[in-house]
Amino acid sequence: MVHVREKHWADEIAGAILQVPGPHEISTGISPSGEIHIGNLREVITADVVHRALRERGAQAVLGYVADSFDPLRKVYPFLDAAVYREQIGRPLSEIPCPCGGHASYADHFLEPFLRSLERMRIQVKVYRADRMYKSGLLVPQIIQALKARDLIARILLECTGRQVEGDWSPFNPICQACGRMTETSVTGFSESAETVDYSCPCGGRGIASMRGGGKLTWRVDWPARWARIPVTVEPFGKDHATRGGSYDTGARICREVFNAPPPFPVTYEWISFKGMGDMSKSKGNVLSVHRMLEVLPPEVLRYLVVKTRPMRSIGFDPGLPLLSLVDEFDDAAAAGRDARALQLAGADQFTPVGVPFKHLVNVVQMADFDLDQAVVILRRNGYAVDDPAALKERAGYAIRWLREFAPPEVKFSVQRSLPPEARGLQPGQRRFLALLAAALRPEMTGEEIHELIYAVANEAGLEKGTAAFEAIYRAFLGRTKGPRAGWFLAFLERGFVTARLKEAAAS
RNA sequence: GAGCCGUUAGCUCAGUCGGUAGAGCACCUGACUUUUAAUCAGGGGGUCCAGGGUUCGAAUCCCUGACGGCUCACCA
Repeated sequence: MVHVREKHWADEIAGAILQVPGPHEISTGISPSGEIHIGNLREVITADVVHRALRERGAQAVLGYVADSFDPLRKVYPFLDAAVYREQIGRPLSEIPCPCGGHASYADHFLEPFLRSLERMRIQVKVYRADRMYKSGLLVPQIIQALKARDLIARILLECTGRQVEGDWSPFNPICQACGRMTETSVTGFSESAETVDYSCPCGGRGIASMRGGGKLTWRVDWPARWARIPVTVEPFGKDHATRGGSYDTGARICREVFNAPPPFPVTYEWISFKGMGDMSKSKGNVLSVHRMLEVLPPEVLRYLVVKTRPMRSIGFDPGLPLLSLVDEFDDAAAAGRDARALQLAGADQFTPVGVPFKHLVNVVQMADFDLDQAVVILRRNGYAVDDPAALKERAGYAIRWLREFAPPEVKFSVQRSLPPEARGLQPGQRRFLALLAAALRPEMTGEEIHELIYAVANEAGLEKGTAAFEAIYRAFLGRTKGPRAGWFLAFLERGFVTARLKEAAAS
């Protein structure tokens, strides 16, 4: 049964957005305070998919990505050198040193690999760097409006969140010129015409900060200021912002009442949780970076993971064995024409099918001892056409990296170069079986034929069950008792080597 | 305390405008003495969380409740 009119969530959202005339700007924003991870990716993919759906309907729409590079460093994260970064707390990410020394700033260190990942995922974004937005003076009008409306903003925060801000609170946080921090300063006055803010700092510093890069709006005001300035009409955000009294709630009121602009259409999404490790969190350090994920998963499959699930449902992600199923599910769905819209939005048309199940490829690369040319030879010898060797090698690369990074031990094996110790001391029946098998093997036999041969020979050797025969084979080649399907496994290996090893094990 | 999401086959989830309930995986059977997550064909499997309401008719709309997950300090 084929659903002719499949209604994907992206189309529903696009339909709702188009109630308001365009042009539209979909905005996403992530703070580059740490490794940008697969959870953050949900935001960008969600935005991208909505963007595509809007464009398909002929709407004028832009996809923007705001890197919050002007955010202050909140604390010394577990992955940072405390000696270096303790004194950087409170300073903007764009102004503090790169952890590896190879980038222009701390912010760039985390931003650059992420932007490269976006390219690989074919997500094209207009990048805004918050520090440049401020330094260029883009937000000066909003800063002035916010400073003037200080009391109104305080009342909105009180009404929405029940929290009374302190007496010296200001929506603008100037950077102290003496210590470089923006987290401790107090605003003592401002000049609209000079576009400056007067401040004092507990470090003893006092001075005048420019509204062009001399400080930043506090988060709850910064966000709506961007909405009004850019202007933003659609914004996806995590569920933490979606609670009543959360930053979307207050932001929407501030946007309307202070900046006189309509707030964007909200798209809330749930977390991606990392199976067995709980939620990913930058500050806890248990993250799976997008970059690392793209080493073990083709970009389309990563997109598919997000696209097939409605935004407000949580995604449990397991990079172990279930990852293989995810890849093959994607393949299957593509082959069977299932889930057509999700596949399309995932970019399946760009995906080169290789005709070999990923689970199987994981075995093949191990049989080939990680030699990709050999893997192609093996596959061809066993009835796989491999029309596109380059695509196959690329896919095999994912399998190899997955084996290295995430594979559970039971799926790993390696063909031993010399007779493993585990192959000694086999029962007489097993040795007889191996010898008979060596004699009966013919070069032209296929995996299936060898498989059947194993049963026939096991019988002949007096082994009652197949298990003992299989065990003998695995001990002789892998040094363990289990392994990939034996007939096909032996067929994959070089035939002369197989018979030699069988004889050797039979004789020992 | 406030709010959000969920509850449909063993598991993960679809289910359009309200019209007798679907897919994938798993399971069972066979092809075939078929280990190991092989392939193909076929098959079984449901109190749609509960109660009430609207309706000729409810998984679907409305109300109440239960259970589970989560969020509410600038963490997506």
